[in-house]
Amino acid sequence: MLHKVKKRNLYEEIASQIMQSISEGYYKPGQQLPGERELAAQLGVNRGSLREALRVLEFMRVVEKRIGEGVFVRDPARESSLEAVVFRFLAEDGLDQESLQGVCEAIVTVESSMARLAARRAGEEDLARLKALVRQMKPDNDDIDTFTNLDQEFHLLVAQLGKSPVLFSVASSMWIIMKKYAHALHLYPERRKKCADGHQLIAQSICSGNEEQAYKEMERHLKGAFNVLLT
Amino acid sequence: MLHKVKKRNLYEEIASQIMQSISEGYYKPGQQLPGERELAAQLGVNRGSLREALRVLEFMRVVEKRIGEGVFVRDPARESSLEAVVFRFLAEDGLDQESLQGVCEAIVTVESSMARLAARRAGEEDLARLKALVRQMKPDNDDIDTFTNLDQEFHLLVAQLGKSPVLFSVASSMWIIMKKYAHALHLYPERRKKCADGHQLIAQSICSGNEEQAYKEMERHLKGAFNVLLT
DNA sequence: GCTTATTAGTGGTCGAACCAGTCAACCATT
DNA sequence: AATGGTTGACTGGTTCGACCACTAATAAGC
Repeated sequence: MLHKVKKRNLYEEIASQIMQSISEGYYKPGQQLPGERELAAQLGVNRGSLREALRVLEFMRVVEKRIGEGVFVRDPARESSLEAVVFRFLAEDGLDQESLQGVCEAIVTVESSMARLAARRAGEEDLARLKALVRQMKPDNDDIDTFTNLDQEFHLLVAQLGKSPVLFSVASSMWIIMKKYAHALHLYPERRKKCADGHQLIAQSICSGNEEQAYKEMERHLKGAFNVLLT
Repeated sequence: MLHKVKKRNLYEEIASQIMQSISEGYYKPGQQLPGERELAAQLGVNRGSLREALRVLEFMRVVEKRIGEGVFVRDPARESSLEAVVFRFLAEDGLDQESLQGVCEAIVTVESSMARLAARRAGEEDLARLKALVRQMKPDNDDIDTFTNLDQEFHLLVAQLGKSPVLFSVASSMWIIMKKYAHALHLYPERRKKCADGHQLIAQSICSGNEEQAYKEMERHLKGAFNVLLT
């Protein structure tokens, strides 16, 4: 199984370094960063590349630019955006246990809510797609990667059927991260079986329009799965 | 009450325009945008400024850059990030009714979940802060802006007490948007009274550690408030 | 002492050049 | 005809150097 070669952009490297410097405490909240010219020199890159990095960091609310004054560090705990977590994950090629736990918790919360919404809002066509996807899962025959992909597809579909674009975007971001860890969840056949059974129950709840049951089943399903990951 | 003059950066204007062109259907998902040089010329801006805009749009997953190929539009419904909604709001100085409804729904979902988590996890010190904040609200005396600020502070504090940084960042982004509309929620004294009462009940539930009650109270409180907004 | 210029530093913008990856057209070999 | 290599014209990526606009601290003038 070959993976696409990933090429790190310069701006990504820069943003990642600055972010890391902040989380290491080298730059503290409220503190001013060196000027763009000097910072670029320190990093050995051009100012334009640095500016792209700072622009994205500003967008993540990790940093605040004040024209005529400088660039200042914001409080990461209170201000930084959801995408900052995703970025940190993608840049550092993984997350620490604590952050991962936070992501899992978020998924449980959002995905369960989406299952409930899906039970309320999914139409006939939606339900047909859901059923088809559930039937497609073959816990005994599928290899791990195929199974993992179908698993993720299922959850994204449920999130989609909730028909709440804002919450869907949150779920979507979270699954981007989980993709990395999902493989480990399905190593053993009995886990795959359990997973497929869970999907079955969730799909049934959604199809029957039982909102609270859909919520509970999804919550149980995900908590069970993530327990494996967080030990 | 004076508001800060906001100066739009060039990159913001560019990103906003491109985003709008996409949502208007001028550029469709999968389609390739003009090259950076030409696009910059069309917009009458420097390539560097355009690149900052494109970088942020890429980060929002609104657009995909493929080196050596070009810039391509992604499917906004399926891919764009939560921050894209926030950006659209900030750039266009408001949201359409449908998007606003989505934001309200997301807040109800996340904030209710956070209230439940807060009931589970808040410590003594946290509860003291919560109580103090509730006591500070004077629905009869406060002017609208003061009351609105305290309202927002209360909800952000609840979100914080849930002690889930990932979900907090979501709530935080949503409240950035709601700040614009919150004023309208508190125009009438009876609404302010009702709002303050709601906070009282929520705080009590959290303090007593009653998770489900905290969830339900928060849900009821927010749904009631947003109903006013969505008619 | 207060106000007003000055000034140095900041981010914001610009323009031009070159590097590096991609693709399509073409050509030579097989 | 099919393959594989070469070329050239695109694409985004990066660099350099200059100037503008804004801000805050300082010096000059009253």
